[in-house]
Amino acid sequence: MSARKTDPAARQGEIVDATVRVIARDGLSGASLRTIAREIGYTTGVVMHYFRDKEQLLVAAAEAVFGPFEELLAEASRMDDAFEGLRRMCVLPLPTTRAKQVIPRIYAQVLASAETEPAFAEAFRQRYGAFRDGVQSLLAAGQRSGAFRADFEPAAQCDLLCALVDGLALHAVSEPSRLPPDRVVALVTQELEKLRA
Amino acid sequence: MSARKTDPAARQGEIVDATVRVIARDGLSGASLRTIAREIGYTTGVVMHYFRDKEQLLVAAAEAVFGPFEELLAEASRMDDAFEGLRRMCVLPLPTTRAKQVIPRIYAQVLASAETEPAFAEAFRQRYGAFRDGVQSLLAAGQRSGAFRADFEPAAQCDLLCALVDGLALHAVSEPSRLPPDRVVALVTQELEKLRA
Amino acid sequence: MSARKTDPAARQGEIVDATVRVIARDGLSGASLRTIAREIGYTTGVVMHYFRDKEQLLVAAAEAVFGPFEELLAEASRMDDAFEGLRRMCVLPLPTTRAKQVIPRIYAQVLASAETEPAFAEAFRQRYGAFRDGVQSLLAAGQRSGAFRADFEPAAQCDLLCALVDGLALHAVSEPSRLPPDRVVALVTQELEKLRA
Amino acid sequence: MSARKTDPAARQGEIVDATVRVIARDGLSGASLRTIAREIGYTTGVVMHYFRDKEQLLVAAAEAVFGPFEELLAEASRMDDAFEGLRRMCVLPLPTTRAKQVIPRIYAQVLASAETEPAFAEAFRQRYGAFRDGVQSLLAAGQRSGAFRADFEPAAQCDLLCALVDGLALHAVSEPSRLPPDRVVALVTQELEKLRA
DNA sequence: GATGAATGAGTGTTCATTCAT
DNA sequence: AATGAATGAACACTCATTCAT
Repeated sequence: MSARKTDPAARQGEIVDATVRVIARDGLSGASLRTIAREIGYTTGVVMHYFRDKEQLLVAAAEAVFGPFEELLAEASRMDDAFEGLRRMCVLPLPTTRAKQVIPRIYAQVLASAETEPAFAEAFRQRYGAFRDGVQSLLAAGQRSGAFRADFEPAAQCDLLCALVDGLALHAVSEPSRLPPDRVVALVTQELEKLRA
Repeated sequence: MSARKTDPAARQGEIVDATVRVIARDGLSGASLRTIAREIGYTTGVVMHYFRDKEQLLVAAAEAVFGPFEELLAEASRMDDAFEGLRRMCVLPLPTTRAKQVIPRIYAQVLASAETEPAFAEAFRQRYGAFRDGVQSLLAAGQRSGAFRADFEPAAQCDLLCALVDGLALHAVSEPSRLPPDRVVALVTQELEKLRA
Repeated sequence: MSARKTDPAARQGEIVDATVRVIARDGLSGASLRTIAREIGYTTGVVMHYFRDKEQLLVAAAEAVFGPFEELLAEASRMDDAFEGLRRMCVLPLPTTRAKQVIPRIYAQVLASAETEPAFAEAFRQRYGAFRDGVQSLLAAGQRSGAFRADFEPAAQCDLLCALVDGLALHAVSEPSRLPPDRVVALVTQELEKLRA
Repeated sequence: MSARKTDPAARQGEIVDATVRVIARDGLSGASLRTIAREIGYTTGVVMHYFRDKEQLLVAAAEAVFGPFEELLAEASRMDDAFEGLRRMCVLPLPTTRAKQVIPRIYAQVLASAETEPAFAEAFRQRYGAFRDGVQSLLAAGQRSGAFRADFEPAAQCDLLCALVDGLALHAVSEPSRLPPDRVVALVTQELEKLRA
């Protein structure tokens, strides 16, 4: 029906992408195998052919969401400007462009599904934990290099920062008119400035 | 057990309470009419008799969640200590005690499903909007009375505060071991202290 | 669609009967909830309304099959003629009439499904065990009353008898032309005669 | 592991063996093409390549089950001791050793599904018919040679014997604790002794 | 000849909802 | 007013089978 790609990894990626897209659009509860399959023009059998379980598929989707963060984290730790590196990561999950709306949306679903989809939530938590460690290291390194003020504790500040960014992302998704992209970025940047030395 | 309270409003409230309890316990996706009905010993027919739709029931539940916030807001505007009033409201959604876990849990569900359940989301947005206006007024009043510093804009600070608290509440629900009640309250209080004059 | 009976027990019985009929006709693997529901003109939801599980339904069906045996067993122990009582029970499972074909057919399914439908098989085994105990008592009582020869052990003879009758029933189902009702009854009766004093 | 044996007949036999093994282990309903294919490390496509249908595969499996019986029958007709030859054949389907459990188990499945799988049933009936003719000839020859008593009709006795052995085999599979190998063999032998001259 | 991707009908089960009583 | 029987669509998942490669 659609183009016959024979590379199984590509097809697998295609399904994961569709899953992420559907979760972002219809919520986790709306992400049935049928909906996901229809999204790429196949039947549910195809999805089950590439993923043993729905659980496995959701785990793959959770991991896929973190790809950009991990790239950016690696990039940031190589940068000289600790502040700019941190800023980019904080802006990433914000719904600044239509395409990026996926991240905060799926993120909200994951947070809320901790009880109901344990494997999904756990995969997400692990990746998020690793990412948060990276942010914390970034803060500590910035303090040592003199880029950030010394009067905050990296661990606490990291938690505050993550909570703030996630909260803003959620609100911006549910009330885009009150929190347009520019405003959200401005708010976050303003908070980050307070950390500057 | 069934034919006791014949007051329809009371019965309605009973159902809403059960709904809130079930959502907090099993998540929104686990809150089927059957589960809710069983929670109070009735059948699904009873629930449908008092609420046209499941949608209507969810809207009622969403509104019920805001009850404590609105009480606290009214109380806070009567208080002399603007800081303490604000602090109490910020702490409310946090999972501070075992009994209070209902509020942040259902809150997380509501936040996450705002996009996917339109009527639910609208009810939520309206109530939240009113609540946020109250917080903003509180901040402005605190600035005028000299309780808060004058170098922040109430509207922006209100958005930051709400986002921070919501983000922390979500994280605390999904990772209780990393964010135990004491720590969450300490983090929020520490941020609030920065606003003090 | 069909007549609206409001007695829930009657409806439950109706479903069990249909289940037994379908298993006899299509085998256990052909007895899907849909097929069973269609047999009585309802949807699968109805079946699930009266039986929590398919397992529960199968257990009920297994028990229903033993109804006639238990009646006959009670009757036989009240009879004077031990031989005739035993004969009737041995003939019951044989496919002598079109209507009675149900018993050996469902029986074969149960025997073969021991591994695959444990609850079904277990329910059947228990009932069969009780029934076999009755047959054994009948043999022992017949020996004491002088109706049967004294040179056989009741337990062993009971097992042989049950195996023989079940084996004949199975063969008669799969090869009706080789083993017409008359012949099967004659074979069994001839074996029983050997037990006579 | 895959491209070893290219001899099509060998591959076919390998698949049939796997099928018999799976049916014995998981029952006929558990014998999906996927399970069978996985048993020998292939995919379902391979199985379908060597057998037009699943039906064809089952027919081949049913026929394979009769292999040992036919060997034993040929051997028995060459033996001097008619009694011993008969006894060996009657014991074969009984679950006497752990390794031999395959035969009675698959045998039970075949018997039970005779009605529900037409082609399977037909293959089974034909082979069983030929086998039963052999047993009957054995009985008649034994009578002529004076090994067996002369006061039974070979045809009727053959049917009784087959039914008894099949019934015991089924019961032994479904209730191994009540009918351990020793006991089953003893029961059958005891019945056979009655035929001795 | 041999493979595994893809299909579509099927499984048991849950769901919100309707409706006669 | 209140019930629970009934519906039909949806769910995740399995199945035998087809077909392009």
